[in-house]
Amino acid sequence: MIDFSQLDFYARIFKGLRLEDVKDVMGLFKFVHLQPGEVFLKEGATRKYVGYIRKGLIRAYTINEKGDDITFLLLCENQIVASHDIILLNQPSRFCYEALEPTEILQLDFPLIQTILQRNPKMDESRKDFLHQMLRDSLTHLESFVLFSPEERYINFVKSNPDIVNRVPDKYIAHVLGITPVSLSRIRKRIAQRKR
Amino acid sequence: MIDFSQLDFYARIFKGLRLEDVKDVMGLFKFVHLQPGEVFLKEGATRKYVGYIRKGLIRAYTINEKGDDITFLLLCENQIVASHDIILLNQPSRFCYEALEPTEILQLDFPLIQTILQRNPKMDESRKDFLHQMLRDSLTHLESFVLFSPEERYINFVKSNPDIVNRVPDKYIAHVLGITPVSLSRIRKRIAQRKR
DNA sequence: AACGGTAATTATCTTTTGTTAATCACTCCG
DNA sequence: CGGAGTGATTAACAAAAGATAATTACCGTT
Repeated sequence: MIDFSQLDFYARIFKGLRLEDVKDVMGLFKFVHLQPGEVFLKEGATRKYVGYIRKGLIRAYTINEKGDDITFLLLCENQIVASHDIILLNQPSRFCYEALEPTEILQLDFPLIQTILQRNPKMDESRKDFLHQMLRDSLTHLESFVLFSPEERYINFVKSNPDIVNRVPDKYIAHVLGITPVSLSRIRKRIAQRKR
Repeated sequence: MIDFSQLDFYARIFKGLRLEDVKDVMGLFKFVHLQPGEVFLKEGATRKYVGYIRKGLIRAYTINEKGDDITFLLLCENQIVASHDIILLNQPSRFCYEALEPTEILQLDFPLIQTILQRNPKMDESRKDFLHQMLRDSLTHLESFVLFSPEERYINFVKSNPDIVNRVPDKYIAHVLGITPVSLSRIRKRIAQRKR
């Protein structure tokens, strides 16, 4: 029995993938289902897994030397979840990637599909697109730290991610913006007062 | 007359490039020499140039609505200089990329070499490496904003970029760290006092 | 309805940063 | 030698953020 929604999904991710390659490709991927609180990658992990979030929301966090839980990234639908420690820095992940919602991830073993990607020009194109997307997100985020104040960052964040704002606790958003939850609460208050 | 140092340079950048392809490839690239103050890309530019810095140092900056000159990035040897606005966001560059030292850049027209890159698996590998490098730098920088205080960011920056610190004015470094030059000066003073 | 757990807000105080302007240090150039 | 220009430091004040703790709000469970 063919799962059309799944086929459709592959077609969208790997634009131009030929029908005869679908069988090979599907065997290399795995759908992972996570409940809130379950983790995709835990701290210290070294396996080169890369995931594409089909549904749900992932929080990347670390516990710093003071013992505080600091959220580094919030990732949701159509975004790539991967440990940059493992993939880009060749070291155990300092971050833990946990689901905040029921989450469905297309998981792939990075070194395993490496050759397949290169053999398949169209798929390598998709890989390039994902890298571009991640670099774009990362630079835009970085830009906000250099160009804007915490308050401006929050306003921009709400504007750019209206959905996420209503899906996760403010305390996680605060750390992503580089401030404390207490400070974010004050910022929200200031904005609200100014609106009247 | 063959310029061996140039060949060597190409070989290093495009690992695995076949000798018979060198001729084609070299025609697509151009060495650009910039004096301090000269710009690689100016604000408003739309041409999809990508550069590989062989020697020198580039500062990416923008003038914000208050009229302040804000440095976003400092790029030097073996790094890629490209406008993420133009390449990743398909919009005119909001940033200006100027040389702070006599700088030598290998410039390529991105759309033009696109097909060559894809046809040449090994070169596409280099492209992937560069994207990884940029993503790595970007995420590491981003991380420092989420995990560390301005003072810690400065200490880390000096540790990771001892060379750059002595090559550019502090005021540029301050903005890259997301603070004002005045604040950086105070941070430096605090650190110096603590050392005694 | 009472309880426990968690998130958000508020309060208080300390520390740091932003802002603006003045001063100091240094270099280049006439 | 002197002056212009630039970058770094310092000063003084206002504004914002961090830290800690108390309070409030909300939710699901019993």
